[in-house]
Amino acid sequence: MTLKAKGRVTSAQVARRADVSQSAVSRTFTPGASVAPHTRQRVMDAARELGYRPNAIARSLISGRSRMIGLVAAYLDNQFYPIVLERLARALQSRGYHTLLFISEPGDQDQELEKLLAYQVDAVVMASATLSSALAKECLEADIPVVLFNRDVPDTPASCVTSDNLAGGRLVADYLLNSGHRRLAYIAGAENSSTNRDREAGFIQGLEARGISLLHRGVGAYSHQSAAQATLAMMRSDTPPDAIFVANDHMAFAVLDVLRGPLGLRVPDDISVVGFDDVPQAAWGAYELTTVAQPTDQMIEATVSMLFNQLETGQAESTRECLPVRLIERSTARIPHTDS
Amino acid sequence: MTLKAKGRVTSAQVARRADVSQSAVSRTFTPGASVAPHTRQRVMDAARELGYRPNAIARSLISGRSRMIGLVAAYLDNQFYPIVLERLARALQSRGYHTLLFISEPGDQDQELEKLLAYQVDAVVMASATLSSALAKECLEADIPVVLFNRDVPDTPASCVTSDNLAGGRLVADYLLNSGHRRLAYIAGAENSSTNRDREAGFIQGLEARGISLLHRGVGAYSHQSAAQATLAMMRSDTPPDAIFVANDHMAFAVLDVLRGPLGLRVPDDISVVGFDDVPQAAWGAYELTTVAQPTDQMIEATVSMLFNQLETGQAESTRECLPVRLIERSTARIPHTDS
DNA sequence: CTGAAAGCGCTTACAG
DNA sequence: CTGAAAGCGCTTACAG
Repeated sequence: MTLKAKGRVTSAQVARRADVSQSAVSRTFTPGASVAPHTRQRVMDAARELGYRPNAIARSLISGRSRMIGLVAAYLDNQFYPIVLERLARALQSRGYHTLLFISEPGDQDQELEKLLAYQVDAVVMASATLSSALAKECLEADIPVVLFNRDVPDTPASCVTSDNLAGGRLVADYLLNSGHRRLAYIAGAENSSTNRDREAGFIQGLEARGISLLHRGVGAYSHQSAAQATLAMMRSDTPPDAIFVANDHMAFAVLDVLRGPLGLRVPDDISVVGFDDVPQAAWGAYELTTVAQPTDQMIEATVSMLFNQLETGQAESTRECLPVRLIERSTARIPHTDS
Repeated sequence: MTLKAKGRVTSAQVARRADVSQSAVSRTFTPGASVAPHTRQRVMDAARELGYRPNAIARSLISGRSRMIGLVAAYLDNQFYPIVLERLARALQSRGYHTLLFISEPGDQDQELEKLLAYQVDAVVMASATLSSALAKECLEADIPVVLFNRDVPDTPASCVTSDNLAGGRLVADYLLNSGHRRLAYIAGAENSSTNRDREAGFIQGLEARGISLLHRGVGAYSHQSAAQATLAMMRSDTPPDAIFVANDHMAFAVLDVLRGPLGLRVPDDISVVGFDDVPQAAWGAYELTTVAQPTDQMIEATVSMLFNQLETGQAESTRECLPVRLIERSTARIPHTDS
């Protein structure tokens, strides 16, 4: 039987009904606080009867901890991010935290982020976006940990969790070179992203180490459509490449579609394609994409433990973690002969 | 020049520095409140100097409105949802609201949802999940609007926004029948979901209206893997179907992969496949999936306007909206001759 | 173990 | 237009 109080029911109302003090009610709902079993029982009964739910907002105000983590995301059309979002939110939930989501727009990053911070989030995770170093500094001074997920900004005061994009790029260069490709192309992601910067740098380094230089460079800006156009453009040039390294899987799918469809090429017989991320779709039959796998779960784990470590120590000092990647051989790139 | 106060800076501190009352500071940050230009200027200056940011938590507590919307989601591996998530969150943001995200687990829906409600969200959107009608009732009594997105629970006290899944199912039946198919199969989504229920019912109705009955029924439970297995099973039966209606695109991709890969069939020459949702990937070259398009943007608009309408009137009465769907002809289903 | 009291950082009547 | 004051619903020392 539930007595319906109009509007929110408060701890004071529960206290009255249970004939105890408001403090006793509060303690009953505070794990670890000392309440006599008998008192606790009375409170629980009264709470159930009234449909009481502690007000987390009030708790946050007094305790100074909201148990909310601000999560800034974007690019949700790239399957990599929804999966990160889901797993990260789940990990946070299991520890009693909630995720305040913010979708970042290309421009006004900082300004909107300010609003998010107004909610007194205990920490911030930036996935696929960055914040000005001014804002980052502000957060750290307020002891709000900030971790950049899958971004590595050289001189940011924030923490970073990335995979080894540089090594990944090199891996691809070696792989493609080992299977005899010499006319190599790169389709870049967003020019200002650290992922693109590092993947490209690694690829170029790997090429140069073998005395090869890049034949083509297109810009896909992490967009499906732009990647398709860039592919078309380079394939129609006088010197089409015989292998393309694409900055992420999401664009690689577009590249494959263009190659096999309008261009009527066979992959990998006519041309090899390698992506980056290893999103679930990469393993699907229609693509079977050879790609560099990011250790998504490890990255999430690192993020979470970094976050809680800082939350617990109360010190928001920035650290950085760079996890290893590995190449997943599937069917879109020629397989090197093992001539050792 | 910013004077760094340790910890959070409050309106009282700003007031002191600007030599005005704390109320004046509050008014300066309250749109529409009356403050003399001169006062406002002094406050703004002091605020900037101290790095003041109004505490949204405190504001929520006193105003009784958190400007947070609880969003319950799941199935983020199905591209339909990340896109809904992104657009919905964006729409909310543009109106000054924030999204408190909750990833629902198969079991404990209600229990975890309680925690979300403790945050005093102003409204709740349930995408790909439902809540007990008890909890829904509780929300409505507390005047917290609840809208079920893409779910239609018959006797729920919550509002529903769906597309016309029933009509969609019928559309597919007619389309497939019109192109001469007679050996029809259905691959179901989650058995307890309203989307599956209605899509299937519509399909069966459409079939029966023409005197045809379903040949095969498999269950994919909205999972890529299960859909693949279900397809394999029915194709290996003594009476394989010549057309498959799949409850959503996400599973249809798996069906196509199995058909074309391991089974070596040509689509649509050997067999037709139709999906539901029209996620972006459906239009990609590797699939070119014939499917029923849900009016995603309209559904989001309906959700948002329903929400804000209820928020403004302060009345959380449940309404329901069912938007029209349309069949998108692409390349995975035989095209009917227009014999009129 | 328990209660009275202070206080978290705001908004909002209420006078002036 | 402005300030003093009450109060949102809690947590948390502080006594007892």
